[in-house]
Amino acid sequence: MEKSHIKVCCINCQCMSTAFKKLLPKQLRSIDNKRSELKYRKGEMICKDGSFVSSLIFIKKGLVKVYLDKGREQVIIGLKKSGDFIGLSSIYEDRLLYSAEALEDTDACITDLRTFNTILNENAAFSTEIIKLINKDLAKIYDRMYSFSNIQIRGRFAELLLALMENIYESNPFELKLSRKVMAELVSTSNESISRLTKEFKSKNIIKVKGRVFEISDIEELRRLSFEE
Amino acid sequence: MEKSHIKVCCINCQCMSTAFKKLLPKQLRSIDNKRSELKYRKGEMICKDGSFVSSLIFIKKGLVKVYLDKGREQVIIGLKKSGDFIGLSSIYEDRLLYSAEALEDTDACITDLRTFNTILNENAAFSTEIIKLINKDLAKIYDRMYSFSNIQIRGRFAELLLALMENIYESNPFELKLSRKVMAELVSTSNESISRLTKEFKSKNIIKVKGRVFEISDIEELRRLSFEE
DNA sequence: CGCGAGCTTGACGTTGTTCAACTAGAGTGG
DNA sequence: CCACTCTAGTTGAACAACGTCAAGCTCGCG
Repeated sequence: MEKSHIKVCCINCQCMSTAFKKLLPKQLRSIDNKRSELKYRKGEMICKDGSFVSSLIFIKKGLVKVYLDKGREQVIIGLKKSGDFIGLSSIYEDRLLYSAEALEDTDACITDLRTFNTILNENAAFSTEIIKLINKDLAKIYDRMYSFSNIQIRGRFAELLLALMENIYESNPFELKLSRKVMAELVSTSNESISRLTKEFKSKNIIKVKGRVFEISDIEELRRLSFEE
Repeated sequence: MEKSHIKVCCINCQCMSTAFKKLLPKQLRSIDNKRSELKYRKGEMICKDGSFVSSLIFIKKGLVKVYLDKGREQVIIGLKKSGDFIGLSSIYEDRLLYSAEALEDTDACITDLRTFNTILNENAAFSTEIIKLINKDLAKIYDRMYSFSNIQIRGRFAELLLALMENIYESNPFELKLSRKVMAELVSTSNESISRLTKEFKSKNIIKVKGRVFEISDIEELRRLSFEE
């Protein structure tokens, strides 16, 4: 699994996190000094649940699945994409809470956690942004919790399709790069159920599917379904 | 719903959060100045999902259920007790993410959020502790997520009994002050299932139940069950 | 004594999983 | 270019786990 190292200085980084924009040039430089850039291939593991943490991962490009991995079936916590951090929940812990795996080819920045924490301690505006990001993760997981507990699979699948369109691919006919298995994990069900629901939604003219290209024809119906039950 | 106001100065508070111990006397005083102490009766609502946030709640004594409340059935996020904060996930948001209700008579400190945030900005050590607390919430909800997705109800019920013994009541024969309904919500099931499982566990000599007093006789078996499936 | 809320129990239905068989398509090697 | 294999996806049937409904019970309280 070769990982190429092509560094661009943080100062000129196109995809800088809003949090990093709060840093002084000096601070940004010290982050830059203790940083490496890695490329992950689709399917490659980025970090492993329970392993020791010494760095924080920032995604420049790509799509990553973040999941709990405790021996049994994986439970997906969420997807992360360009602009997101992986590992914020463990910045003061010694162990990582989850695993991450690239669902598409992914470019990431690995920053030294010690340096990161030092700067967190020096720069309150930065710290505020980091807290906001962590809280965003909390809000997302609460939403997920809610829909796992209260919404049946038909609704969760509808929700997933909307999220793929609106948040992940950000276009309407979109090319699905996830396997049925990953879709199933995302809504905590079996691949078979995903198949059946896809078929059902096609037959009801809610979606059109050609190969890996999905088109959502009836957004309103999907939205209705995603709230129901 | 009368709430009595009996203030003790923060400096002398017995149940001060570890985070507050990082404050300078001056900072603690300004928290103290903008603070009120309230008592909630069992069953009383403490705050409401979606309402505007202007304060942060700290629990001095009691037991509180924190839950998502979006019209449909409630989804419990977790229980909070002495030493816990409610509302940390919304310190930079305008709306609260969840509701809270007292499960037992509860004493709480309500601190002004503006003051809290000002101090958060001034005191990095404090900010670190707050991030740790938020991350603890994240870790808990991930655990919950995992068990909701991977563990069946028998296992989740076993887990609940262990948690009640170890974390909530911290004693072995313990007097259960939660209704079946709340227990059911805690593991996302129906009251009927709780009844049936209680009966089953009694008949298998895993627990003894006398009225509201539960005694766990076979901890190992419970632990085994809580991992299984 | 009687009322009512919370709890229990049984019968039944629904949802969604599991298993197994089958299909389609992509990649490989002759 | 064609067989061959392998994986991902689809489909159907059987089944298990739970929820729902309805009826009955219990116990505290007026």
